[in-house]
Amino acid sequence: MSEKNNKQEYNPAQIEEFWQKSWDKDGIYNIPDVIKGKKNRYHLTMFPYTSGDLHIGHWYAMAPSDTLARFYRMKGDNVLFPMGFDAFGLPAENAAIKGKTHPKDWTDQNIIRMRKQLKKMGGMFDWNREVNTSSEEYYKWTQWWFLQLLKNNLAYKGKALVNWDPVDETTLANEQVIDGRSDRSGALVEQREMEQWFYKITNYAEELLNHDNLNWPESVKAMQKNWIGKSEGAEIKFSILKNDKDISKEIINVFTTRPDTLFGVTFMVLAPEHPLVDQITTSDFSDKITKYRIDTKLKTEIERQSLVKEKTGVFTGAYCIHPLSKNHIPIWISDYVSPTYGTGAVMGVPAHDERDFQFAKKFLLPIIQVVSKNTNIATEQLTNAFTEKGVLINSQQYNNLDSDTAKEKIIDCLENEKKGVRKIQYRMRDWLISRQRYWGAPIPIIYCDNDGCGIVPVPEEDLPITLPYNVEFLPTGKSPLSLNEEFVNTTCPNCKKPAKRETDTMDTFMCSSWYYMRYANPKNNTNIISKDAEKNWLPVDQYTGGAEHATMHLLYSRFFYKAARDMKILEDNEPFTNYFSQGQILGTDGQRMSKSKGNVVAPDAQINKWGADAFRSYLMFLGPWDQGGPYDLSGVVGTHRWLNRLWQLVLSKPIKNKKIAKKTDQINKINHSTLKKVTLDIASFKFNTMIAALMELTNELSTIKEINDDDEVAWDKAIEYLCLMIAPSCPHIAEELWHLLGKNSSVHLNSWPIFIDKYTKSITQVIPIQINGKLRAAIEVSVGIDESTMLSLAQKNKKIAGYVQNKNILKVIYIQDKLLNIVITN
RNA sequence: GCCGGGGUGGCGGAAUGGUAGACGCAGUAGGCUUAAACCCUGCGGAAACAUUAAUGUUUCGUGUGAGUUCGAGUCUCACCCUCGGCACCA
Repeated sequence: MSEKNNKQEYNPAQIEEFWQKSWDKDGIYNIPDVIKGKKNRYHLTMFPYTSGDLHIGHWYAMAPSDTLARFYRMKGDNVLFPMGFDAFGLPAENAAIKGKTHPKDWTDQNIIRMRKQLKKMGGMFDWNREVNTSSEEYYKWTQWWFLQLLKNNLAYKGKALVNWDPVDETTLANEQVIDGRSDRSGALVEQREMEQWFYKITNYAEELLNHDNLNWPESVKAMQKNWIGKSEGAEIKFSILKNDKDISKEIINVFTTRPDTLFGVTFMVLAPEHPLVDQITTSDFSDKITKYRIDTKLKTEIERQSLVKEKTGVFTGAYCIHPLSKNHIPIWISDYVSPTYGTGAVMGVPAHDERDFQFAKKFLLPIIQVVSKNTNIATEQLTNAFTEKGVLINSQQYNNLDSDTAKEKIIDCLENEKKGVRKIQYRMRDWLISRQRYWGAPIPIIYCDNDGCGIVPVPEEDLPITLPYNVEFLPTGKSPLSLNEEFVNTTCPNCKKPAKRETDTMDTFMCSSWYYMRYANPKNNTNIISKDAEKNWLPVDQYTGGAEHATMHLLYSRFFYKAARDMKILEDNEPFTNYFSQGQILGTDGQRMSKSKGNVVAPDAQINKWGADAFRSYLMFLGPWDQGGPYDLSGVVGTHRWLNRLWQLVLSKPIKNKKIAKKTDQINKINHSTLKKVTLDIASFKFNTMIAALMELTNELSTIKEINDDDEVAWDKAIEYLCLMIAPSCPHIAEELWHLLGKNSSVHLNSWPIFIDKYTKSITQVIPIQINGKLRAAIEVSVGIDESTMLSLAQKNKKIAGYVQNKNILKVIYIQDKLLNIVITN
């Protein structure tokens, strides 16, 4: 390309296609597992879902991460930067139903199209390591993971209230429910009691809260902490009173974070779904209770969670006994108590909890204040719940203690009397992985009716359980696989008698919880990952991707890694030691891009118009990467013009003129100070200022029309460095110009230049002079002059002299090479 | 309500407590063109005063209000707006 090209014109379409093919042919991005003398470094950007089209968000996520990976490669590391496809999932199935194709065909076609689009980006992806989560060789290992988790008691089948998406006809994990709606279909989620497969991610709740040694954004760490939702308190037992006198065997357990308010309990509230409700409700109240429970069931999660609505509830007719005061406490049910958090029951402390306060007001239940702001016993009626900590009152021997002390003493007492225990409660629940849909990895389980068999895991050597192609995959609420006799009917591995397969498939987040491991040895048939592959590449040194995965993919992956460690599959604790989350690229109107808003920017059209290099650099230039922001259709012309100017600059040398003054110092200065800034900026993800600095260098060099003969060395160096410096961000034009300069090897196989700090310094500089902190003048002086010289030079300045005249100088502040501030009387 | 970002020209944004607005877009004046442009060059925070004029001088200016400092976009406190996450979570 470089020889044939017309040297006048920058034609991105031509050179980009040429070099992409050439790189492919030479395999310059195929990364060996080991290069002697080089450190391995694993860079990864979240792989795309196979929707069929690379959208601008993918480019926004991948262009900077590619730039970063290329930079570290030039810095001398052996950098792995793989790519693959997250290919299982509901959208494939829904699209196939709509378009009358098969999910597999739909997905495979999309992969072909997306791979092509990804190559147009000019990324240094190592395509030899591509993974496709819907391929048999991949999902064999997804199923293998299930078996390992099962073997180690981290997977279990359990009956529970689960989230049901009535549109997609499948269950959802809690993480997939946003504001009571399915994150995919948007349908209002229903609660159904079903028997499903779960992973015990809660076993790792405490460890997942620990982000020490993880270089992650604070916001993402905070989101995970919020999601896990740790609360410390106690679980307290309230015995149920039977026939007014006898104490029944049944006990109500409640969780509270405020045991110090225990003496303020005036009622008990159970969730309507609480299993004890039937047993304790007295006959007088059973009609009302039954009706309330039916009403609750009919409510959507959103109605139920609404904060504005008035509290509702019904008395059960039953009472329980306060564990310390022995008072009789009425038991109510109300939908403000969630059946799935804590024990599904709360102790009502209206004086110190806003919700309980509202409930007590509504049903005229007593309100007893037991915590006060100060030691004076409050006599005033509370108008609101007092939710702060304070000093105990009305609490027998605990009076006058502060909340924290009282909390400890009360729990001690409860523990002694076996009426309660210290308890840590987490908001996070176990991960529900069963899906009643077709396009996913089948759960490798066989159900056998014979004695002693029951739930039988598929033996590892029988994996993969392949997904049959000929299946009626219309959603029916049951897995489509259950309609396929050939799939369902099998023999029990234990007793060899006829048995049936599990027909649910696995949540696709399972596929993405371990894909980063597979890139290290994608074709390994005997292990999930070999010891060597693990040593070579894991954990990921730099992960990048959107923060919308904070409580799903990123949390699940951490769980997988820790589980793998405990199952002796891997050795480390964390999959991603450094993680950076980019912001979201918005439509030109500053709104989230969506077809309905008509503000979607198609990347393909932008590349055709401007070329991948200009498009990549504009995406990096438009603002700080972690902030995202609107895409400006007229802004991208800026980076295109820049590359055009740069092209001209590199190919047209200034005129040599012996008579003019030497410019070597000037050229070295702009060259090396840019190199310094670019080096530091890329390493700290400041891609926008990196591009700005490169533009400045281009502009400054362009103003030099003539050089002295002696300047040629410095000039050539500057041009060479310029090509090297743009190589990570604009790989195609860099390569083309590099060859046009007469170099033979790829620019991407060259080393990143090292800046020489002394070149970045100048001999003179302009120092601002302030009077009383206000800028009054700026004078050029030599670097490093002392205070008295600076002051006398300043006083010679006409303007400064005018200010200082007839005034007392109170103070002089001189920061060498920065500024001079003269403080005078007014 | 709780947690975490962010408020700077017409717009995107830059700025280790030290010349606010780098770099770019749009705008505008000019050049090259038959004509244009995704070509080249110049000028762009606001106001007041002075000067025939280019210009000069001063004042104001980084969401609001206080404070620390010789000096604050930057630090401290209070508040407002906005984006994202969590939420009848006991």
